[in-house]
Amino acid sequence: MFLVKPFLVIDNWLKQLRASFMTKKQELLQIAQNKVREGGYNNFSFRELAKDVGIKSASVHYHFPTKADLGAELAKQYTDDFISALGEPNAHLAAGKNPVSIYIEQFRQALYQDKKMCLCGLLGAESDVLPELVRAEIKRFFNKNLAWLEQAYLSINTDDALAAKQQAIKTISLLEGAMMISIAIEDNNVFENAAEQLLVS
Amino acid sequence: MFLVKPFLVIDNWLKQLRASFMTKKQELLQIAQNKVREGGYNNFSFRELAKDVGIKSASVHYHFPTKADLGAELAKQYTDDFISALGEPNAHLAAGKNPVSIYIEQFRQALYQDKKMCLCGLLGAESDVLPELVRAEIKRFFNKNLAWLEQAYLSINTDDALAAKQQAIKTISLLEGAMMISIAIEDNNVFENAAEQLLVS
DNA sequence: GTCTATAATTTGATAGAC
DNA sequence: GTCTATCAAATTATAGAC
Repeated sequence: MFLVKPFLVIDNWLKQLRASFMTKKQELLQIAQNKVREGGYNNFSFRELAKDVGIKSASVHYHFPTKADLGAELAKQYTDDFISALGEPNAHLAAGKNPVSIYIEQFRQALYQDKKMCLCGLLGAESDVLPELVRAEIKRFFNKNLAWLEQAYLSINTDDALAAKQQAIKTISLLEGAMMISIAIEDNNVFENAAEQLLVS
Repeated sequence: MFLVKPFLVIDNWLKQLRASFMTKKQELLQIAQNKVREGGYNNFSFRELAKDVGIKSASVHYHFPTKADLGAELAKQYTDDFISALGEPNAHLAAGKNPVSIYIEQFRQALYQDKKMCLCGLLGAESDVLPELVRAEIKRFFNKNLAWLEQAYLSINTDDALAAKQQAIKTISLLEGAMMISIAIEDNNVFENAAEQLLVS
């Protein structure tokens, strides 16, 4: 039996490992994140999530009253984690590292490790049809990112606040776009190529 | 009655005008395009489309056997129209115009006139969960666009084929990303700012 | 927190008449 | 080409028991 379905065994083992470190709510958010990053807001249902963590869909509503609530918490957590993982631009500079490289690396990991789109990138594109709660969190993601990059460029490049703002816009736009196209044509060279150009200019 | 519901009157007038110039199939594709560009592949149903053009959903299946068929034709038509509207890079150059400016203008119109995301940008981001037929068309969109831009940069800038390829990647990535973020944070200045930086470098 | 049961709606798709 | 009628499945959400 062990030799017949090894993948299932490993899968269950991973599932149990995850379960032992996360609350049910966190598990639900984790699974939802993967699904949304693959196919957008409509690419998950309460029933699917429930099945994946081993409960019933009615129980999911205990943790998240509506789908909009789940979506908003999803985007909020993604934003907080993303910004938190970036650290402080000045700290990187003090450690002799280019904060822009750090920023690029964050995107690279999302694309290579998770092999998925940026959650807020995908949701941002379909912003028009999302519940207001979710849309607000997406906006926060981009404003936070722009502020971080602006500070990064101010610290390394120039005292020109306008130029820093422009560089911030260029950097995040290029990375989100390149990520999207890399996924679309299944060629990560697009991302690498775009990233490279951010560091030479 | 005319004064009570003027919007409905205008709406019906527009609907009839459109109907007189388009086949039912074209009408369906047009409406589907708008819905997909707002919220992705799952943001339209056969019933919705049918209602909007005044037929029944069963009749939509006459024009498009499955949703995947409709999606594929949608992406194909979008790609063909987009590339066709671009014209030839060399022709623009011969007319004293920068082909890259022409390219940017195409994106600007999509964002300003339609106030919607690029169809293939949005679908590209959710590529992983799309039917194979649709995914193939999305790939074609980006490969066609990269080829156009590559030729454009070769004609104006350099004889270095590698450099032209890099510039092409940078341009389309930046425009798609900036478009997405402009929609997400509801501020077209992001797009304008990004576009500006494509022409100064 | 999780369950059963269920409501109300929507979805993609088909069969067959006109 | 378009219709009626219908299906099987999926969706978000709620009520109430344990």
